[in-house]
Amino acid sequence: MIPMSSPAQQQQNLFGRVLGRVCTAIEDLGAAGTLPTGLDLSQVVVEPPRDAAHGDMATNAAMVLARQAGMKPRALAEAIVGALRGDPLIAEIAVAGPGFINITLTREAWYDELRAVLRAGTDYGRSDVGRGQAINVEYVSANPTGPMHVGHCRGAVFGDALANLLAFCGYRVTREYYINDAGAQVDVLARSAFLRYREALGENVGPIPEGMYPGDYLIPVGAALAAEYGSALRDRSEAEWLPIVRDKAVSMMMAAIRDDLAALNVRHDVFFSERSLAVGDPSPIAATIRELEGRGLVYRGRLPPPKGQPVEDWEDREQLLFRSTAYGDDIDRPLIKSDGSYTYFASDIAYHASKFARGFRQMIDVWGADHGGYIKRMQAAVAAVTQGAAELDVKIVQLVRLFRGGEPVKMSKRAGDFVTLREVVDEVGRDAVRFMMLFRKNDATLDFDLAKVIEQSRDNPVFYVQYGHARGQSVFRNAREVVPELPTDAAARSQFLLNAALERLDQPGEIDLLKRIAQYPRVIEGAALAHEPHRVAFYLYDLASALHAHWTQGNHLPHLRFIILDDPILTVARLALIQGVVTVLASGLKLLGVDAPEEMR
RNA sequence: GGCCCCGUAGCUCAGCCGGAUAGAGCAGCAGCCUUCUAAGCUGUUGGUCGCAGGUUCGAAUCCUGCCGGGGUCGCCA
Repeated sequence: MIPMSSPAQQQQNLFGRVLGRVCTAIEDLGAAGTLPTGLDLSQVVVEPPRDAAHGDMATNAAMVLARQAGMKPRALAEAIVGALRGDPLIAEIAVAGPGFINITLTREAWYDELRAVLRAGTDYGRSDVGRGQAINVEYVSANPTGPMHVGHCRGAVFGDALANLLAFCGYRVTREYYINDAGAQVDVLARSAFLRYREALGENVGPIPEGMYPGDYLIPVGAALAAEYGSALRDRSEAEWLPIVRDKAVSMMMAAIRDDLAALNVRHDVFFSERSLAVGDPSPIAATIRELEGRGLVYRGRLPPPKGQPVEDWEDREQLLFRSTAYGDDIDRPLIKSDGSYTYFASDIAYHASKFARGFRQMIDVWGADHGGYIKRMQAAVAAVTQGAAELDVKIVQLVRLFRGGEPVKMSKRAGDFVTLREVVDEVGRDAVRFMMLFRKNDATLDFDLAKVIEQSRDNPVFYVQYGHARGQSVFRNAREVVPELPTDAAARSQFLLNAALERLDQPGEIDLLKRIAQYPRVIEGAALAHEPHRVAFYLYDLASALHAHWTQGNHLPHLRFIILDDPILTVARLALIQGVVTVLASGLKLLGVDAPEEMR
């Protein structure tokens, strides 16, 4: 029902435009009787060939349509080529191999694309594939039992960049944080904070007992409670003080977490409380379970004992189960613990039901690798609770291993002694953390070296990409000697450069840069659809490499430099190219949440 | 034992929901560069895409089974 790509989008994207031409040609051949009409074109793609010698673009149209059309691939390819020959975008077109159609575009097509960049500015690459669909991205969701540690930051950065990317591609994105403020852990937090409270009242409580949170970060919570309640809480029963202390501790921890996230430039639109799902009559959890029960998806039954490591206090008992096996899970899953309270899973079903009720048909959860075993049941739950109307994609971010100069940074298991997110950001900076977290596929483990990411070398991709942007900016500063009227403001400058004599761009390095720039919209759209922001980071690294390579050519070949003292026309054309590179670098870095500096002295 | 992820050049990793002779960086080798911002550039060596089957015009990519590494396995979140 939803078309593969809209006409508007095809106009934005050079590859989409060529795909449009190919499809039109095939339809024309159908109308002329050469081919059957009504062919399914959904498998036809136009993409850059692996080998640049094959041209700028290649399409598989003849191969995927051969069977439908009842023709041999090469014969079909010849027919399509005949229909496309003479297209003003196309300089050369030929059949190759088993039936590929290789296309070389005219120079003018690439110049036009550069003009599109200059016109669009940092909107270049924006897409409407999302069509305004609401999508919920849930990320971080760290327990509010202490400050964020370094393990949290990969998910935080990944989720944030993915949300940026989706928004850039026309989705209506909600960034969400699920606060685990229910369950035993926050009760332990409350008891730990209560000790600090008594301490604040002058009591000697001795060492923090085993099983409590010993971290110093709870001292201010105790002090705040003492300031607010005096000694009033001390002599009350735990049942009375615990909710008060718990709420205070959670809210103070969440404030700290928000601060930590702000240091990383990560923000959320919605902070959703798990506890809120258990209040009311019926509570959202109870209502959700009842609804599933009515559909035969919740029942009382027994589970086989877990395999592998024997569970010591295992007892065979009848319990309330969700029939997740009906949706592809391996085993049905319990909803109520032995103490009568809901399992985390029960809350999570209600939580995702809430997302659906709030209008989200697409949901993305970003989880740490240790939650991988939870994916099937959650997807089963979403399928059940939305009757298959919503889709949940769970993105797993793998472990980050911290190094400093090649040596592992030791992290003691002893509670309270961990590397916090804030420490890392303070040491190497937000940009380095963010870029490196994205310079690897999310499901691969990542080695993060605190020494390397502040190095100023090609080994450090953060520096390399940012320096590419700064280098471009430096050309504009220096170019005023030759082009005094060059505007300083980026938008005005782009406008000015639209009149450049782009046909003067004819050096191989320049053409290469033009073509790389034109890839950007494709990369963005692919990354958004695949939920893979790392593709943007890799693309930016490649683009920056191409710029640096071309730049260095100018060292010994002065005619390749961007600024040519006695040729302002050529200089302006090259400035337009630089503007294209800089614009795309800035746009991509912004999506990743990394600064694009004007200079890096 | 069940399930999930990973396995691609000596090292670190890409490979775009099946495409052409599998790529990049580092390291190695051979040169170049003293500049529009110095922290670089060019060329080159190097791979049985873990193994074995299957699906088809075509597989690193999809399916099955093994091998190796990591994670996880009612009541924790």
